[in-house]
Amino acid sequence: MSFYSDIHARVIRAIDALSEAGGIARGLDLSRVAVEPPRDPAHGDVSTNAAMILARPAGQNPRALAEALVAQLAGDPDLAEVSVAGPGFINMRLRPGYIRQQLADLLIAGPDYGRIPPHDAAPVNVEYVSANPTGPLHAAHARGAVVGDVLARLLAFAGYRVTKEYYTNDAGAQVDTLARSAFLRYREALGEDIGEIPPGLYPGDYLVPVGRALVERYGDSLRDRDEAEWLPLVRSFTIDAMMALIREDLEALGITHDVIASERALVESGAVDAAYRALEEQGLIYIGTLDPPKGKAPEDWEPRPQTLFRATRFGDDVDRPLKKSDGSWTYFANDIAYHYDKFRRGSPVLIDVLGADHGGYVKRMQAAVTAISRGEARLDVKICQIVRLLDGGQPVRMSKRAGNFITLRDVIDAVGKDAVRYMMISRRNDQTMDFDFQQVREQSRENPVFYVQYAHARACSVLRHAAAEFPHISQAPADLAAADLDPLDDPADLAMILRLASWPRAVETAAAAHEPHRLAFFLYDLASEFHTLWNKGRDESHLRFLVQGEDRKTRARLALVAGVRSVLAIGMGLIGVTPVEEM
RNA sequence: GUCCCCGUAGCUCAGCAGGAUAGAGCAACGGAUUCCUAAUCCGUAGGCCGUGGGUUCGAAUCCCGCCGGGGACGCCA
Repeated sequence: MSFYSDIHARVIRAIDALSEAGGIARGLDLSRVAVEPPRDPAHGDVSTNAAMILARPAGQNPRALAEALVAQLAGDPDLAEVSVAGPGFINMRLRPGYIRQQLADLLIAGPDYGRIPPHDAAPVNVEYVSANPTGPLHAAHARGAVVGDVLARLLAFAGYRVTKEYYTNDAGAQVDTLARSAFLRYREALGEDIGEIPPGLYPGDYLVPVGRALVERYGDSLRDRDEAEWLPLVRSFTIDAMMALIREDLEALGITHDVIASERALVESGAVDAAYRALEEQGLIYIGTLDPPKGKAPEDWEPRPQTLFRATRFGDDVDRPLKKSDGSWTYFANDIAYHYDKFRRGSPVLIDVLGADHGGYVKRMQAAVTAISRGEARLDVKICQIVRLLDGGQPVRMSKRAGNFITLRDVIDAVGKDAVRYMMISRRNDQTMDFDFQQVREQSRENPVFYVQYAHARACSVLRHAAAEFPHISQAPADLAAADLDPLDDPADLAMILRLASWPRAVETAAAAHEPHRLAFFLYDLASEFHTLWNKGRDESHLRFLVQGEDRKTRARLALVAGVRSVLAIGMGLIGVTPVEEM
């Protein structure tokens, strides 16, 4: 539990005491009372808006109410100073002993510091990557893959039940094209000269081994059969091969999913028909004709009556077709069934991590989820904006020649898994991002991956030196936690501990907001503060971590370094970046 | 034409459920290396938070209009 929650509880108690004493009305809504870090640390260690929130319902002046609350809080032995500021903020300064206790607590918690035990919040399903199984992942998939994965890890750490899911679009026309492309490679593997790959088929080299594998599996038995006969076989075989490829790429990024869902299986199970009926029962299906889209005017547009879902009733701009002109389901219809399936498997909170090109898809899918779950499920869509690939500030040339794209594997090979993961999570998802190969390889503060890893390595370095020079000082967390921490009395020390102690709050708020990028910023700030503290020891010897002949002091300062190392490692673990011990 | 996202320091970005004098990094300028990794750190300078209204005790944050950039727009997935 975060010390903010602890102080929050004390503030609530103070409010209760005040209402007991008749100072304010009972039963006021306290849900918006917050205990937070003040904007400016000079104001104090923690701050609450309680008086400002309660002033209006209590019919009192915020500052007067604040004064009354201060009187209640003043007796708290852990609070060194409580004061009213500005429009009615209550600022509190914590006693050093209370702050040091936070360090002891976090050392004892070890790798679980900030972890929230499983609670009864609604289970969450995070769907991410879900690339079409028509080839290896390319660079553009990296962002969504990392955002989804870190979000899932974060939610699990924050006590939510999480399912990590990948939706395989193995039912559409694309996979038929894939099968035909693979069949061509199969004939090639049988010795035929296939010449140029015809336009419309996938030309990528990655299908060559699939062709050979098809020969191993089927010999030449497929060659002279009708397409209707070989297509299902080749399609299924090739999809499996592509998914194996994709899984390898993801594993290279440290990503695994709990569920790989299949669109084809879903359709064949009749789930789409069931979803359709569920909407129909609610009177949300009708036959109608849509207006042509303005501005873009497709040449082949002709008005046609269609089977439509009343998405407009749930906030969408137009009603959406569920059936194609040939009577088969649209992709949207299948996707409704898929989201319904996720909901029925037990996740009322659905998160889709999608690329920027899916922005126009959000409203209709949210409408569908709300409709089909009768308001019980909620869909949050994280749209990941474009990543521009640069090298030394210059755009990386992507050849127009089909099949020649930068793969995810290329990127990992160039800069490493850690850099890819950190960079992809270091921006808000809805902000476009530059990914510069040169910057990410740099070993300087400009490269946040390096900067954070360096802080961890530095902390490890101190602990290594300490083990050699102070062999009699145990570095076991329990021993460091039990040490006399009073020598940590410099404002910089206490500020460092408060930074560490705000980690649980960072986890909690980032998880609640579904914003994993905050972890990257937290780690960067933490690393920065540690580098600063380190360098302070150069000017002021009493701030050095290892002090010969002063075991008591050294032990306390080692506890601080161990705390920094621990929190850095936990955070890097969630992001999926290796906490390197030496650089 | 409609919808979505973005617009904060010269550049790249934070700003957590509206709150107290708006924060980092880079670039610029000036400093710190007998000592735990100077791959780091310290200091200076730099902003009518795109713009015009509105909501209220209070707006970078919420609402509306406009401007600029990006993305999407039956029967593709």
